[in-house]
Amino acid sequence: MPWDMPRFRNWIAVAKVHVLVEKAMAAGLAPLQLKLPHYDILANVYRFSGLTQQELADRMLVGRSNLSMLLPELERRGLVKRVPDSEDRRVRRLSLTAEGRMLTLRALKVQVQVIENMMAALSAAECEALGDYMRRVGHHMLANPLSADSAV
Amino acid sequence: MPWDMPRFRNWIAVAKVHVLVEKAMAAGLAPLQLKLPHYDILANVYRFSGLTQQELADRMLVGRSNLSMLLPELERRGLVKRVPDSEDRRVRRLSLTAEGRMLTLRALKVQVQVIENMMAALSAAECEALGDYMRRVGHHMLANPLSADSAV
DNA sequence: TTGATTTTGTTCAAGGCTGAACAATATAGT
DNA sequence: ACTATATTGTTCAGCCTTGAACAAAATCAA
Repeated sequence: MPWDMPRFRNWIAVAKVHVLVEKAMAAGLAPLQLKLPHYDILANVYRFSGLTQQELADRMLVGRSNLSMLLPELERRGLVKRVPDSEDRRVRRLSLTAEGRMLTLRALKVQVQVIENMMAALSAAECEALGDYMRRVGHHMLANPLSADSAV
Repeated sequence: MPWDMPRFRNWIAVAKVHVLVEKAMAAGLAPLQLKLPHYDILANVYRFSGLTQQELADRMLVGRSNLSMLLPELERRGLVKRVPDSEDRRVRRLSLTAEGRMLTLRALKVQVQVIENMMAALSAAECEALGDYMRRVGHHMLANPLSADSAV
């Protein structure tokens, strides 16, 4: 059976850690009145100020309709600004307000803490190897998507 | 900034791969008229036939209310059976129908394919190391949850 | 210049997920 | 035997995510 196969089990281990990290993040962000998707937006906009909604959706690997639902809430809370582009009237460019930046820094501390707690189980070399493997896997998957007719 | 820190970036790489795998899985399961959560249920019930809804929720790391929403749909499709326990009248035990088992085997092939495609970027030793790291990290996180007052 | 195509963001409906509240049932303690 | 507490599964409201459809705007091709 698949779950007897090493590769399968190794991936299940990865998936389980991912769930644990998301739960830890959710718990850590709750005092800041932030949900994970909101934080994801804030962190990306902090880091790439001025990006468009489509660019943000690409980075977060979500649909742009999702952002059309989430962004107005962050805007209403005074954390994000959406400004029409000077050249392309379809486009809105995103940036954080001063309050948004402050909140993002606090939330980043939460994320760093969760990640540090997690990685405490690994040596520096192991952690680095993990990152190497995952980056390589990510590139491989983007370069070699499974075709739709090859599954079943 | 956090994204300049190796550990942070290494985790981001893991998170990104997780998203890519979920998207590949979703695409691969679509022809079977299955969503990821449904497949997750089927695979777990296939493997641990007779488990309770609470046990399934624990394994899947989701709330039992979620399963109360999802299971009736799988039952309605004739894939899952929910049988009252012989001793504890609160409990329902889950098993797959013959059709449910067949569909699960087909879906497992999809998952194996996605995982094989993914792991093709790694040597066998690297893949094994990845699993070791993640299992260790998982145990560490379960043993050392962040306290609620330590984040902010 | 014009028409076709693509891109961007919004709206919509559907569905998955959470956590609280609840009822029924089991277990624990006195 | 009785009361208190815990457990199991369901319902509910709220919210995140998807994909389709749409309008406005930009780009492309002839």
